[in-house]
Amino acid sequence: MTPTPGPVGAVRQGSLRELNLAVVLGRIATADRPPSRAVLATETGLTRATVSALVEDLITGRLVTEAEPAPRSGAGRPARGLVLAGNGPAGLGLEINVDYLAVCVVDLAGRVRHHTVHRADLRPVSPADALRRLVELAGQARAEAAAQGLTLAGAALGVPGLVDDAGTVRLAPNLGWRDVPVPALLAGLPPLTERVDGIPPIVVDNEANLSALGELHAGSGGPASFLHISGEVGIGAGIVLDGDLFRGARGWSGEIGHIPVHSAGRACSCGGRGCLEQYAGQEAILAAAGLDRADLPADTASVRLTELAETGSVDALRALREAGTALGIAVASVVNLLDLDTVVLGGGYAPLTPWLRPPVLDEISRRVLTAAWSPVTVRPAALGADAAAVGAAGSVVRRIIARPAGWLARTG
Amino acid sequence: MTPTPGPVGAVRQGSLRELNLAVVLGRIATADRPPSRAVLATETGLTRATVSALVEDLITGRLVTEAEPAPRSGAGRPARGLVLAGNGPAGLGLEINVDYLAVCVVDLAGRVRHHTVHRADLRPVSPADALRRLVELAGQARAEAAAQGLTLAGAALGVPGLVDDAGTVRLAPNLGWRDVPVPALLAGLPPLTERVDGIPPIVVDNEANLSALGELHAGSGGPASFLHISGEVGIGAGIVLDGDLFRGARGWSGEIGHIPVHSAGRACSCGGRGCLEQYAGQEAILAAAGLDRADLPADTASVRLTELAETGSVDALRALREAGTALGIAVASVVNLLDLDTVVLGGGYAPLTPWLRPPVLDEISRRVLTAAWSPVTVRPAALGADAAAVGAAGSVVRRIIARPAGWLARTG
DNA sequence: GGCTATTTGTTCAGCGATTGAATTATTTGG
DNA sequence: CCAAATAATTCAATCGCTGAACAAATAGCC
Repeated sequence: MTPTPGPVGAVRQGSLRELNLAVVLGRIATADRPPSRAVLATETGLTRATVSALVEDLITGRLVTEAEPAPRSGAGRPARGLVLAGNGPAGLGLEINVDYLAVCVVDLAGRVRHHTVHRADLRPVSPADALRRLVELAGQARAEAAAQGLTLAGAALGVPGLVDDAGTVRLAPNLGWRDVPVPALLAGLPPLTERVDGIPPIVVDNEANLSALGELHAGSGGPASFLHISGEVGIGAGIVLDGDLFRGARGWSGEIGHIPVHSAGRACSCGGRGCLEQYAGQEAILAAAGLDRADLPADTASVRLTELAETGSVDALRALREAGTALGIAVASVVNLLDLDTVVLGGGYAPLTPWLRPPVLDEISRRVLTAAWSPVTVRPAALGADAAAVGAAGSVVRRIIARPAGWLARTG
Repeated sequence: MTPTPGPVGAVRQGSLRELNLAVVLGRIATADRPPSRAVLATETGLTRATVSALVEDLITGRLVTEAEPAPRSGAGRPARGLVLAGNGPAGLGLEINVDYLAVCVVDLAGRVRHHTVHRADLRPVSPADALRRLVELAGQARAEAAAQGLTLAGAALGVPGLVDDAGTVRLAPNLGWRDVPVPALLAGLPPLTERVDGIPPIVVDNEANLSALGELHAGSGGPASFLHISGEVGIGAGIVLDGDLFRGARGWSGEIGHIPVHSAGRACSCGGRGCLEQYAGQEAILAAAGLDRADLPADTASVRLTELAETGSVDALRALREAGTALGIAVASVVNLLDLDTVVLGGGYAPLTPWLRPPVLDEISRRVLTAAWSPVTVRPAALGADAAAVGAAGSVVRRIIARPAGWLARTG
């Protein structure tokens, strides 16, 4: 992970253009229908003249294109709709997880233009070797992107663990990684993307954070606030506030798996007692449902559980209800604290939503003081298992849209 | 409470000036020693010429004055230090609580220039009457401020309850208020402050939020992230992220009192079980220490408790340890979720910090995964019981400093 | 004491980006 | 076919920042 761009300090004469380019591009990105220059002018308060000039820059920089079929009504010269370009910069998304590598390419508009998943047990593989394999896949993705007219402008990598500001994976328990300096390891390998001013070549971030960003990207586009919970072996959460990921003082926010739900309950590997993970983690649910994780491949666990629940297995239903209750207690804490109106169940939880939702809502309505006035929505994630990779690629795209000047300034 | 200013949309030609005025004034406000124009120029990246022009505007607008005794070293023309003016705009802070009304005036530099506390049991008093008394006190404060050369530019009111965007107190249980439209009630009374562009005449907000802001103001000034916990009859928290109060989707964040700490524990008035308030609220601590709240005036409760703890009362020490443990469990949840590095104990908790801190730190180090790498500081609040009123006044000052153009544009 | 180096703050012509009005382009409706 | 309406562009004017030159004020040195 990397420090966020941060609020603008002083506004120099030149920054003015940069800011307005970002404002106009941002409007085009979040609009639900292709806006015309005139609409952009009234929305932003800028003059039509200014908007025209800005849009021209964006078009020549391959960030925006004109969409001819613009819906009309009434008299007057027809507007030319503006949409994000499908042949400009794109983001490269990478993911290393316990049992697969994933690579994807997402264009400015958020469309997934390329996607590869390489299944393999990564636990016995050294970090250097895992990254080598990933770079190989990335090379193919880059060629594929070029064939589609896209330029990879930056990359982001999701890992299931804690990452510090320098991109070092401090701890990824399920992967067996500790203090892995990813940027240094990648430095010796072929570059993943073009060099673009203002876009770091590689950003390493927590998988749960990136999944939340992926969900944000998949949503309607406007600013949103929600809690995205990834239920895997561990339980991680990404907190999106007003359309931005909240990372905390050191980037280690969202460790919802170790929120205490039964303060004097089961001992947890973290040293605490009664952590959520002990009641709603994948292992706990499977054990309660009478399944042995060793019996089935890791990625089929939630599929199997869904089958059992659908056929009405008493054990499975009870296990899910208990897990949902524990989850609800933790979520109630979060909602009390942050006053969020949406909770997204992602990762392995997504297909289990029909069974998890009722007990979660139950606990929320019981424990959240303001629930009566402001209902909380609990819904499954829009993206599937590849949310982290898509979110990683999307984070690159977000960066370009937030500061298009860097891309426009590139030579060529 | 009111919607936060929000990020600038488009940057018009004129906004450029506004932004740079804010940048320069902000630097002056947060500097630890009076900066010179030259220092400001290098810090902000603006030219000395530009900074001079901006500073001139700020000085003629009575926001900044030159501090003659500027500390020097080396050769060269001596710099003239710039400090926030003590005779310009000021904020009016108001507080209505269960057993007192408070009014204070805070100037740009954060100094408290006037302070009145009016003790009275407010529970039997109607909201309209309470506000009438408050306006009377505010009138005196306004005269006092004028005598000191200050102009009241806006007011904020803290109440112990939930406030919606329109300033209506939806629920203040300990005050017995429900759906009280404060702005409408004040509309019939004499105005509290001058009318300044961009500053709402009255902002109503939760007491815990404002206390957190007060703490932020009392701190070193730089951006900070912390959790401020007000331990009163109820337990409220204010979350400060990067120097800004986090309010949540509807402004109802920080309801830490109803975080479940013992999921199947004591029933709470909110309908849940095992809420923090049941273990670390004022009533719970007093009861556990063998004190009856009815026996002593509300505001002396924590004083009495401190005495008992200092004399080594076994019951009191046990009560505080238990409360601290419960508090620690809740705080651990918050830190796991938000990765904050500082927890401030405010309100009634502040004097009890010596006894509460050990169990709180204990639970944090046990339950927070990242605690080993990133220690969490637990400290008492810098401000006392008047934190909310001071924070309220400070919130007005913050607003002026964040957007000085509004004040500068006023006629006169 | 006088000179130089050094740093601060101001003045002023120049420039870049936005502005606002006028102009051109393109369609609907009568 | 013409008038009304809306969209987009052109262009001189304007506003605020820039950069360099200049004036001001002090310390150190001979």
